[in-house]
Amino acid sequence: MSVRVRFAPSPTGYLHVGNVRTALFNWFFVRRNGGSLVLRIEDTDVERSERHYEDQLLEDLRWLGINWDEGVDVGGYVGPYRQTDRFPLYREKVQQLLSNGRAYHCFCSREQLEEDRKKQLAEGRSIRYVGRCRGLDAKESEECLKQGRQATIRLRVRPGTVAFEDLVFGLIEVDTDNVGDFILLRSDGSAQYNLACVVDDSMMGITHVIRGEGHISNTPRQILVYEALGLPVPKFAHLSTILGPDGAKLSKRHGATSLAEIRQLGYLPEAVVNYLALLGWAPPEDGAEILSPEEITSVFDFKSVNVNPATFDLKKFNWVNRSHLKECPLPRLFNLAAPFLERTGLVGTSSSPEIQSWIEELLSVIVSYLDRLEDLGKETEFLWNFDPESDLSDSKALEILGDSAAIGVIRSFCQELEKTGAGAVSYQIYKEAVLGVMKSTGTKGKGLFRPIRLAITGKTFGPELDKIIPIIEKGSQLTLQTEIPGVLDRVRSILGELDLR
RNA sequence: GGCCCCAUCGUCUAGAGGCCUAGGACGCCGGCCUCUCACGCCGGUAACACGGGUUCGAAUCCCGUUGGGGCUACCA
Repeated sequence: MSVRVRFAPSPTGYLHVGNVRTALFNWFFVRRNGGSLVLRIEDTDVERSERHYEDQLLEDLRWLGINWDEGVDVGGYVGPYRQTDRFPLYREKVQQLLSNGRAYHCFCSREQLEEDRKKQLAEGRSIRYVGRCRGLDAKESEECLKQGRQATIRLRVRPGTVAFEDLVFGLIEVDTDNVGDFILLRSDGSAQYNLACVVDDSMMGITHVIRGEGHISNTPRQILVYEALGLPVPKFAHLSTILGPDGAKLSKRHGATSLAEIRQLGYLPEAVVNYLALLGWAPPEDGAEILSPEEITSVFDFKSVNVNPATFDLKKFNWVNRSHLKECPLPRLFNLAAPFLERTGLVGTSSSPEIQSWIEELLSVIVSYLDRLEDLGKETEFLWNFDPESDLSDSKALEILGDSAAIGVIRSFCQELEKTGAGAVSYQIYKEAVLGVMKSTGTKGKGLFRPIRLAITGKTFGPELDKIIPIIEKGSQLTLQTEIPGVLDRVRSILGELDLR
């Protein structure tokens, strides 16, 4: 029998790191073993479910590169794939349970149930339905129903134990004494999660249920429903919870935890896939940790999935992202970087081929400085934010200017450049100018290069000057959204500002 | 309260009774490179939660304690 798995999110919010990992592990497993991935929308919580969350969810999954074979948008032969469209199916199954005596109507009020719970808690016993309506015979139920009394339908839980072999957690066994007759159908006729889940998984032919650890305790309940319905029980694999740095379950207050936010910050999809895979799964035999989705898929196995809750570590996530950024081909990097460069005002929404190749050159120089694309702002600041007045007020800049020779170096550098005829500053001209400054001022090393860097970029940090100069010069000749001054103009403005002081 | 699950460096993990003087990765610290901040390279720091067993031998098996998490809902 071929493998069938499903990812079944609720459209009650944005796709979260925890859900993403669940989706990913389903995807790894099914692509490794062959078979189909079904995307089902669990929107039975009508109050909290919203359509735009569903749209965003699909969009996020596609961005990650997860592809599914059947689902709410692509269809399939075991649909519908949205639970609110499946209510008749659930009622049908409950009818079956009712008629074979495995389920019964319950007329207990919420108040009564609440009281039962309080009492059980006080007596230190398991909190579970007391079974008040369990003994009602068909006639009595009929009678109550006729009176128009609100009723839920509960599963008649059998005595004994329920056991299953979890692919990750191993053998789990529970005494049904601790379960109690739980609700299958609510009084408004809608299906409770455990019922809907079982009916869907079984009708959709799911062979492996891969989901979050939180569902471990639900699994015995669901197995009981499979049994009552006479359906085969699938295999289960539960994934540990992802925690925030404070040890609490990862949530919004830990920062960017939704995929939407992560995208905004400029993480690559393959980096998200890679890092999340490393949370709870280890590559075989101490292998490399930077892996492409394909590489992960080709070796993925639940045997190497860990049971411990994993803490999301931003530093390592950044390292993974940086590693993938460095491998990213320039044309693709250009496309990814474009929106982030737009934010700086340097370039507009569309770029000419000249501008594109200029940006690609820029990217090739600064890519290894980036943890994420958002850092492009700071790393390209020397281009779009050249402002002698404020640049020279920076404390590090003042420190450099504190050296008595610094201003002389800048002045001399300017003169050397002007000697060449005030044209474009090529790498060659720059080199010769530096040599000239060395000779005339007798400075070298720090005392030489730090003032020059300051004069050209206005900044005290940045990539190697050799690499930056051609970029600045080329950029000054392009029609950018924010025009940038060439090297000589920059040096002159810095000098002008210095003279004012 | 009851039930279930979990417990190795700060973090992710390797580890299925002797290969463990506990390995790798990120981080951190130090060095090298260097005009700077980074990148890169090299080196270092750092863990079996605790207490009992079992065994010739335990990170590994069993029990308990402690600490986390989950379920116990007419949420999913």
